[in-house]
Amino acid sequence: MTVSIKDVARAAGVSPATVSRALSGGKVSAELRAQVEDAVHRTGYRPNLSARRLRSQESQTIGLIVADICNPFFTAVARAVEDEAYKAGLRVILCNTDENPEKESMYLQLMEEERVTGVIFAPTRATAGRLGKLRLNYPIVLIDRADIASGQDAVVLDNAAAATMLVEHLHGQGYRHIAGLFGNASTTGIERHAGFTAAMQRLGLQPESRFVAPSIEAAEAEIASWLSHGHAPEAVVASNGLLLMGVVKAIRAAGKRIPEDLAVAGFDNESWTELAGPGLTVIEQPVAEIGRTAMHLLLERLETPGAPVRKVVLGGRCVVRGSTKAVQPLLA
Amino acid sequence: MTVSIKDVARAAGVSPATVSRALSGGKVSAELRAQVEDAVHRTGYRPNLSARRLRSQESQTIGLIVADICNPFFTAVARAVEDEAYKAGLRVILCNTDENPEKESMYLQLMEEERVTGVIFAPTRATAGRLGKLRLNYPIVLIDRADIASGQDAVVLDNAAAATMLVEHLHGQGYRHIAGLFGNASTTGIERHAGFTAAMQRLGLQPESRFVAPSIEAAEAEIASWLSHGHAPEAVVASNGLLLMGVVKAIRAAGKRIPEDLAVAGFDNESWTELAGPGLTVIEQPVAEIGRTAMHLLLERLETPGAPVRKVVLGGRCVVRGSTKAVQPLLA
DNA sequence: TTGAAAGCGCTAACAC
DNA sequence: GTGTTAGCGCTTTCAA
Repeated sequence: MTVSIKDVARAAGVSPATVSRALSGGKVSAELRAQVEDAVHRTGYRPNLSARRLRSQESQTIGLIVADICNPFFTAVARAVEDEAYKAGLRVILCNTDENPEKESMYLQLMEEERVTGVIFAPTRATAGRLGKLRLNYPIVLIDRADIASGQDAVVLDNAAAATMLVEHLHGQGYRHIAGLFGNASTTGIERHAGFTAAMQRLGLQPESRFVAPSIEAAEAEIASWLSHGHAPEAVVASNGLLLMGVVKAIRAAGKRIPEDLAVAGFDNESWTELAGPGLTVIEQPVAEIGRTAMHLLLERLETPGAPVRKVVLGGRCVVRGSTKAVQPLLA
Repeated sequence: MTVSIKDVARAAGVSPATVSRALSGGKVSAELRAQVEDAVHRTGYRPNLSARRLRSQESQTIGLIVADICNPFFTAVARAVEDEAYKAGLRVILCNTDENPEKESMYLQLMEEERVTGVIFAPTRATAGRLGKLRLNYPIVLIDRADIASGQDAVVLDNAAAATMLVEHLHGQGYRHIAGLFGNASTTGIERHAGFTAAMQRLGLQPESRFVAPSIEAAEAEIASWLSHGHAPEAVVASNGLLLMGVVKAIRAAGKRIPEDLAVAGFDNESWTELAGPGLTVIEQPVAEIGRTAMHLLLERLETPGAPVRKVVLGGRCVVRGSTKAVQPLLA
């Protein structure tokens, strides 16, 4: 039924090895190469990647495991990873964990069975911790989230510094009662919380923080509760794009205004943040750079397995928009 | 280095065949099964999927080829497809074409090399047309876009009816000068344009249409041009979520207001459409249903290769929001 | 039930 | 340069 390399060899009047060599750019005379190409065309031959991978013992494939590719942050990172992988002749298997540790385990195991050459991974806190014990048969580069001393290469944002930028900006605009909303599943939330808290204290302000599930709904419910109980702060900082959207939805649903009733700042410069309300003040992450760097770290790790573990920390940029406008003119 | 089924067999004191049977749920005595499981654990054995696929001649894998998974429409569809595939014990390889026919060809060929059992595909117009001639070694189910008589199973939205709903709603709100903005790469754009035009004519209105590349930027540039030349219509219909976002961005950038200066309606009920301006009136597609149906069509096609080609047409729902509010009170 | 042996389609070692 | 041969890791006859 299916046409194999033997069929092509027969059609071209050469040996299977010659076909293999011709197709993989090995040393073959121009004459035979032409015959092979012709035979490939005539027979409609398609190499069987499973056979090739089995025989050559290399999958030419990497795994990319993220929480949710639809999160624009991961989208952009994934895009950069794929571009770099493609240049290096590697295929990418994409996996979405939905921040679910069981799915993470499953995919980590699946990647072993696929015999991937390496994995780029944005783990939950639960998994990041036990990654060292897992003895996977491939190297991992962590992105976005990285436990202290996880023993893995990693590329992350300077989360504490970014949170500090947001707090200082809000403070500069005259806001004093500032609350923070953080995701409870990732180390990112922890780090941003730490930066937020430290910056608030440094400014002599009382930090107020909530950890919620990393979903629009969870953030929306939390803010709705603040608003309906009448104990909302003057400003809120959301630690990622999902939470930020939940915040905005809750404010709209309550019929309140940004920033008059509640100022808003957050992470991730997603395209809709420009369109919502008066525009949202956000931290823009160097997403493409994160993806590129992760891929490079992985390639270098593959070349030099014994090299010391490396962690690359990148800085964010604060994009100021209307959602943090000073409500009352400040006194000089 | 890597541990194979032979190593497990040796460790368990049985033959490789018994290990294989034990792992795939074949007939094995409880005693040996326990020994095998123990040996698997001790050796850290992971089955090699390439070898399994090669030997069994079935990949247990389907391909899902879409324009861009980050487009929320495809995101939701993909999610439903993956859920159904998972239930059926199938893996999903996801491919993004960016509406680029060359990438489509490449992925179509790659799917052959991966020996997938089937493919779910949202093709560009260019590729949809020549799909019949391609003689791929797997069945295809088309989603979202489907050429007349492409000879493939398909599940699509009733695009003409949906466009008609939008036109009639705008007309009912008092708008008369209505322009349409359509994607130029897919049959979807064509069908929505046809529905739009027919509905406008039926109402005795002059349809005005523009076809642009399916990107935020293209839509933004087009609308910006209308606005700056001062010949903007009263209302605009955008034929998908990307174009819709471009429209909103352009209106904001020009400092105009929705719907007072330009009313807006479009396709795809993405989460940001609720947040932008006064909320955007959109057609909501039954995204999960589309994905589920596509997967079912594919599974049935695999069971019954000779069955007649089927096309499932699903209806959309019009979600009315502030972007199409009647500006002046209508006379009775 | 279990084991021995063959072979999926391919590439790489070795001979010529 | 080219062909012959062996074997990657697995499943699946076929015997026992």
